[in-house]
Amino acid sequence: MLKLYNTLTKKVEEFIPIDPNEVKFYVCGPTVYDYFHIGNARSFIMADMVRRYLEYKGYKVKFVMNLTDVDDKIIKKSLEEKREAKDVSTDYINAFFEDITKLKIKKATVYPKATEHMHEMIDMIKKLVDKNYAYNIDGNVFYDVKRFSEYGKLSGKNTEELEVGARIDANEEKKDPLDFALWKKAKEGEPFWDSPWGKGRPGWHVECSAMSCKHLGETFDIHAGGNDLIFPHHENEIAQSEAANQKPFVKYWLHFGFLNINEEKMSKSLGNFFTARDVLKKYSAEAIRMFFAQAYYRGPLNFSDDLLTAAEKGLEKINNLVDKVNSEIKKNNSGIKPEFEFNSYYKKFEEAMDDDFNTSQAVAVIFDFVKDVNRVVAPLDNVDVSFYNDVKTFLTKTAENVLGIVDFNKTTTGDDKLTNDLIELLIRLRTEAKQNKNYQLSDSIRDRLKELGVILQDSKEGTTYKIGK
RNA sequence: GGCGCUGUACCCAAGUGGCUUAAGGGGAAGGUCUGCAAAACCUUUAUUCGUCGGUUCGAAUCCGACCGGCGCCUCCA
Repeated sequence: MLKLYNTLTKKVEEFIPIDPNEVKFYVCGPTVYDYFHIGNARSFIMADMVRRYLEYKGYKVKFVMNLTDVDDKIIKKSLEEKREAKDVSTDYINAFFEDITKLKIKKATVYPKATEHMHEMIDMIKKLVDKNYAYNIDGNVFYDVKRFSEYGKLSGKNTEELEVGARIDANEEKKDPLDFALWKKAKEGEPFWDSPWGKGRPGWHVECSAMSCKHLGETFDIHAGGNDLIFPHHENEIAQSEAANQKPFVKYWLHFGFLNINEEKMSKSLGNFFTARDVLKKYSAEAIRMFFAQAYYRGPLNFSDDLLTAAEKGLEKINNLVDKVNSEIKKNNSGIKPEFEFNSYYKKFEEAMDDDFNTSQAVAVIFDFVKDVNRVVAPLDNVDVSFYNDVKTFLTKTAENVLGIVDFNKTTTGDDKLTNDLIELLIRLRTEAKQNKNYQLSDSIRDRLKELGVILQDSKEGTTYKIGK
């Protein structure tokens, strides 16, 4: 039984999809005005793990992630760079797909773009205006927060206290400082679309309401995003969708904790961020995912090189077994098949993930599994290939398909045959040198190869190699 | 000021009333293997869970007070 923490009720609840045949899952995607940073990546990756686990459980998942391609920041960048907003967003959409592919994030079912849903957004705003939830002032349309009595139910804020709060910017045009823009009148030189209220563009919040409604329906199962979206973004989405459709908007709200640097939130505005693509230059997708998986998705997490390196080192332990399994399967030996309770590891893995996606616990189960496999195999000379097939199946289903921290197809040997053969030749020469007790030569071969990134590993069965980064 | 999260070993981090004499990873120490080394593998590493009280047969886990860290309340994953 899968349980998850619902921000709306502030409780851990049993997950029961509205339609038992298909889970409808929406995640707030990027505003494409820049590369996304490793903190954004945390949300994308954790949402990906949730989605993959739902699939592991046998659910069909319709996974929707929006691309915000009309926005103040995009316009600003396009003015700075003196080119079309469209070109800016197209470039960063392409970059976004490059990065998530490298991070081994599964593709969404749909990536709706704001610019391709003008009609739906205008329709929704019309509905809100008709129902008196919105008002038009000289081409700017605002949502009338006072009209929606449940405003604040997600974030636990009440409207009176919000108004007391000093930091709300009082827009001279709005009836109430809490009201937010549904349609913004176009200024000179800005991209615009025609609407019943004149030329302009939609506000950010209405985008997610309109697009999720189109692709997932008026009520759907899971809506996820970073903690900072709870207010006002998700609160506003609820206000819009529920007022327009007169139906509950989302059943389960999932929010991800921040990635911090020196105990401080990583963010574009603070300037203390690393882009995902820069981090990927130094660490593998598996290491990055491992780092995130080792912490609970809702809590804060500190980012540093040391912590990434620690995750990477831990991963090596699992990868050593992956390499061994791959080579044993290639050898296809028959022999003893050791007793091993695979089922108990599946069960423990599922218990961990069922408990509000306790990936940290799930990773611990993987480590225990690896340790126990090594222990069982250590004293045996001849292990049957069927055992390694079972090991591979377990790791594929859990570590590879759900967590994405392992890749059985990643080769640690040379990509092409010539490289392979040349290294094998050097290994043979070194072995001969060793047999002749010419250790000076054998060590020199080992050291020179290491300088080239080829690491030799001696063992009872002979010397193997792997190509480091 | 309001709302929410959080304080567990040298570091990261699960656990939230008895199944735990507190998972897992990194680091450190010892061992097996080795010509040496590396890698690999094995073993060890918190009588204690921010502090002080309370509830209970029993608490890291519940309650209260206090101390500290963070986030949201403005665009932000």
